[in-house]
Amino acid sequence: MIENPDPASRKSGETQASAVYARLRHDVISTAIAPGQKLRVRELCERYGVGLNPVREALNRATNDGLVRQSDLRGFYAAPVSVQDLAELTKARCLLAEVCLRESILHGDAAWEEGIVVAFHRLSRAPRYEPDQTDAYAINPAWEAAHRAFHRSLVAACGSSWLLDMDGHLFDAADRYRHLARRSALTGTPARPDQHPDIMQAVLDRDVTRSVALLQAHYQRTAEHGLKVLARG
Amino acid sequence: MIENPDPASRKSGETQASAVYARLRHDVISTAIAPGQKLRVRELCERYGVGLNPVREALNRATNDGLVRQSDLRGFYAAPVSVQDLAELTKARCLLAEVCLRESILHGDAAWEEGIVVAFHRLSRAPRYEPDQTDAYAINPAWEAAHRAFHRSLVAACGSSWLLDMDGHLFDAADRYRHLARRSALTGTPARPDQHPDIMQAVLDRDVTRSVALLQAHYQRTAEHGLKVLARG
DNA sequence: GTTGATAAAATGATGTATCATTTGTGTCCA
DNA sequence: TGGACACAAATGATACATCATTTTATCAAC
Repeated sequence: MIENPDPASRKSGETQASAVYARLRHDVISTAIAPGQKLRVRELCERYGVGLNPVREALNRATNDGLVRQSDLRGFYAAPVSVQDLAELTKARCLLAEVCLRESILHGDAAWEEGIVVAFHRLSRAPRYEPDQTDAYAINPAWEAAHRAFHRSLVAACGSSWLLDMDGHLFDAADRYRHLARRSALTGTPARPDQHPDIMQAVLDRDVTRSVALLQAHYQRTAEHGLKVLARG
Repeated sequence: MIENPDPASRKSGETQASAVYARLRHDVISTAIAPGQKLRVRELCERYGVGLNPVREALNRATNDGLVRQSDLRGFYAAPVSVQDLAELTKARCLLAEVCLRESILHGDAAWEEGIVVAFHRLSRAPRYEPDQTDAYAINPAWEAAHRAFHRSLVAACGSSWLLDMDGHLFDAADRYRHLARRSALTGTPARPDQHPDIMQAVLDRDVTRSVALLQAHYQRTAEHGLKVLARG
């Protein structure tokens, strides 16, 4: 499975290790690198077109945000997925949403509201998928980014960057399950109604109970989608 | 400030990078390495008695759990502290405690209860400080570990290892503030009553409201202690 | 065929050398 | 005095070589 051919294109001021880290994160989250897959350092060197050290640094960084696991003297591998893990992840997201959203609604000011509106607008504008020659339903990075930004905007006023960071990590982990499900079920899944508008409305109405309920339902739906795939895999 | 003289003593099966990572974490949390301090790779090499690569790996790992920050091409430094950060950290801890403790009490079984009792017993047995020639109030690693274990035992049954991991990270960050305060106020602080017994009792009574209130008060007290030091520093 | 020992290959971990960038220092000139 | 520039030193980042450990292949014995 050799992908990502282009070697070491990075912005100036950015280090190779950082560039590889970003690409590695993306590849793991998008499941271009399969869960549980062994990550041989020398393979990744070829893949990303850099030397041993940058790859190693990137792997070490990725270890601590749960996307990559490491075993001393036995190297690295992409974090495995499981029904159990998905359940625990969803639980964490739902419980965290409960407090983050509540606090955010409680303390959010006008700027916060406007941030949500703007984020939602961008999300609406971005095409869900990107037209592509090889794959009719290629991931659209712009939509992915907008999606992440929208969810973050909801809890942005919770008053703790620690909570925001944690929420971000959970989002990434969940996103991986979403991509996994998407990969296994390209066809046959009827397009489901977009839950984001309702969520936004409830939040802007400052209805804590309803907001939390809708957001948790949103998380649950993603989880169930992933569960189906894991169950038959 | 040269400390930690002994070079590279590590368990077999453990890699040098892992050993350095553990010691680095400890040094940052215990504030043996001051917040905001520049972390020159070559200095750390001497300090820990290992080569460049293991130190670099350790630094990269430490980056992602918030103890060490990194700026491309400008190296690493210990995470800074601030009143703002302490406030946000405390808020995160209190809110997370709210859900974790509630869930833990809701789903905890007999084994969970026993785990708490055992952890508390060990905490009670461990001397708060270690008698030492140089420093009358040297940190006792056994107490520190028991303290961490006790707090973890409370929320152990929350049903999500993601939540437990996050809680652990927050604990470490808060622990650093505690050590910081302790360092600046060795004398003159009257010994305050230990809040742990009450917390345990409330949890074992399965009194969610009281448990959460007590635990949050516990966090607040630690925070206030830290605030005083930050205010005059 | 299975098991267990052995050897060969692959891979991870680390030390050393080198390159690139930043940071510090001093000089010149307004 | 103070700022801009040039240069030197320090430091971070990376490549490469080498060592240690694990994994895989091989083969003999049962």
